[in-house]
Amino acid sequence: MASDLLQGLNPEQRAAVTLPHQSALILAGAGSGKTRVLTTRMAWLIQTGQVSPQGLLAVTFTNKAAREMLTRLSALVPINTRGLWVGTFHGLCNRLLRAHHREARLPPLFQILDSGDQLSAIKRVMKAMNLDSERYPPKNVQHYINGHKEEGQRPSAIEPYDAMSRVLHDVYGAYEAQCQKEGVVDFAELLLRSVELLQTNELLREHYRSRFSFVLVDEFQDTNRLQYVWLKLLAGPQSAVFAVGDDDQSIYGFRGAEVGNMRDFERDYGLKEVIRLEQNYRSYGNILDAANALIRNNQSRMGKNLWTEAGAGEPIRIYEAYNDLDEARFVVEQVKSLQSEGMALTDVALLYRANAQSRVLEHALFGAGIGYRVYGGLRFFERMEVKHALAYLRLAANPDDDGAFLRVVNFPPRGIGARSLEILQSAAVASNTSLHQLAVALGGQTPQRGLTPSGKAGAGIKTFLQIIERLQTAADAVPLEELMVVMLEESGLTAHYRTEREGADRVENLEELVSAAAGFEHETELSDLAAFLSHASLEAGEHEAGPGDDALQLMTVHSAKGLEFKAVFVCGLEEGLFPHENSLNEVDGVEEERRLMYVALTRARKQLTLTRAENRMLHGQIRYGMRSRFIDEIPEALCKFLSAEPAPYAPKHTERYNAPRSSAPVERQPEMKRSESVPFSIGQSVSHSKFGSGVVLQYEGRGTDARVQVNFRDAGVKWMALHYAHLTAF
DNA sequence: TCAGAGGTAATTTTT
DNA sequence: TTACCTCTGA
Repeated sequence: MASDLLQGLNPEQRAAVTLPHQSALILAGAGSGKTRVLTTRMAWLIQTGQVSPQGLLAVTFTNKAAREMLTRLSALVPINTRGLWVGTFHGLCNRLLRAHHREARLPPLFQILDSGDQLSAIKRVMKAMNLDSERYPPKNVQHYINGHKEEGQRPSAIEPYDAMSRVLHDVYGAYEAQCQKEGVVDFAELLLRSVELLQTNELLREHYRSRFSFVLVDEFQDTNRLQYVWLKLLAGPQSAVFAVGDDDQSIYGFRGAEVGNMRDFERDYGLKEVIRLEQNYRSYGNILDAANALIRNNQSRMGKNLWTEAGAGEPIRIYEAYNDLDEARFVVEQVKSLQSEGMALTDVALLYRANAQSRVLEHALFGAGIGYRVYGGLRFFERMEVKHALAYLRLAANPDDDGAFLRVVNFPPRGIGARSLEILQSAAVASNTSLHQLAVALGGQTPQRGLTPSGKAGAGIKTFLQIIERLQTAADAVPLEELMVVMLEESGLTAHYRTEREGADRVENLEELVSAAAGFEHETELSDLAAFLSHASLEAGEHEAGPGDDALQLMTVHSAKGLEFKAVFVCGLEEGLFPHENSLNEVDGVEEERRLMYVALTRARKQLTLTRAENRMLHGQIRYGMRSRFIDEIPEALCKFLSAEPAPYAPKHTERYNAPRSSAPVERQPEMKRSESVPFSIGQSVSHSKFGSGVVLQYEGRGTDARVQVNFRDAGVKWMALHYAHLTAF
């Protein structure tokens, strides 16, 4: 019964799920049952016969979210989820381009470059153009290229305005040509190529538009310009777009996300109403009140207020540590006490702004024997040995992939030196062929160019070509799993790592690749190599797991988005760190940091603890930061300060800042230099008539030349001449 | 061809 | 401080 689906939904959720065939924006607050609404809506549409599964298109950002959607959907309605158009933007683009590779001017087995592959491809282009990578850092070039692709701009659409942009523009052009020649596409290209395909091919566009009568989008606030254009192309006038998002949780502006897409969507689709999901099923009241109060400080919002039927719960706990070591010590102590109360470590998370902060925390946890797991390391398909193995496979599928060719032509070593490769590369450029084509044409001889290349290199290349040939044959003849075994054997990768002193882990990962292939065949019922390679590029796998079982969760606030924990610690709440100092100079920077803080707070179900350190080791130097403004933005009535003695009468935060320290042992003393010419000490709180309050970081010079560096709460880090600046100590 | 030196930069990240 | 990259010398 379709009405069973609506059981237990609140009125807003129900309204969203049962909306008629019209476009709508659902503002879904943290913990408001967003995924439930999304999946129930799909099930509802199918069960009420408004759409067949084929007429649905649902897009997410991560594979994890897509998987979850499919699992939950198939639990609600008995349908075969295979073949459903539910996936990530990139995954769906890949599917589209595979189906129409000819129209998209791509080879049938085009390969997908991940960011690392893209960067090496860019380096290769720049080397061929003889560009100085000091003057033009490849990372910047990558940013330039991806930025323009996300704006939908090809090189032909860009007007260079100075020498620098001329160079960038030219590299972009050359990079595109190289990718096209090699039959590879990067992530942004998947989107852009799809958009162009749909723009130019009216027949195709109309086909999909009439097919997808219902389009659903998850995390709409994270879409970039190109993704929005893509959506508009696929969702025609006959389609209803159901966009779910939360502008207050937009934390990916730095990688191109446009919250503005939400307003544009309202306008472009002439939306009559916005449905707000504000009832929260995750946290206790105090936590929500804190989050609501914090986010009210942002100017640009669509507006939303979370509430709960649960009680107020515990107050927000705040600890002001003396330094980072003390902060870690405190956290460990608290985690232990939670543990003794019977809380499982998996239910506790330590969140921080920057990965570097994990080191001190890890050290303390290790010392205390508390198991933990850090998110954010290398993922399976990003490991070097796995990338090498994949390069062999890529060559079997598409031998013109020069990137893959160069990666493994001499790995394991076959005596092919840099010199031989340089000759080969320039000859390939001259004859406008791929390295593989050229090598085949030369029959294993290295081209003669001035110096005579050794016969060893020639023999090595011959061996290499034979390996590729055997893998090509195997790819057509044997199942995926067996192909892996053949590849590891033929390439000599396993043998190579076996001889290495520290190669045991790598051998293990290579063996894991065999099971990954087996699992892939089993789960997807796909046995073709191209599909597996796409999978490897589009889904790099889980983040590295630490010691398994019951482990404390350590991660950045960014990676915590979408997750929830019974107890959450947010560490490093200092000006300069959170909000990060770099954000102070960015447009919308502090507001995005505040949204990040909002995400952090709303991860907690029962207990929320905020910590800061008055000074911490950063870049090898002791840095002093003031208490984060975000702590001050939480109403004091909701807070309980654990560090200092609470003053008997309404204490000001500034007073508390200098309040007596906890008696915790202090392992590291800050330098407290004093000099007769500079009346300030490092770490001292000062105030400035224009910039407000801050902390002295360091000083130099004496007399009228004396300068001090101050970390201001609102203005960031500044150097100022003491002679002119009027600083007062307090 | 590889190991060690030296220089430099140092948010956040999915695909 | 540390991690990563490039360069150099054996």
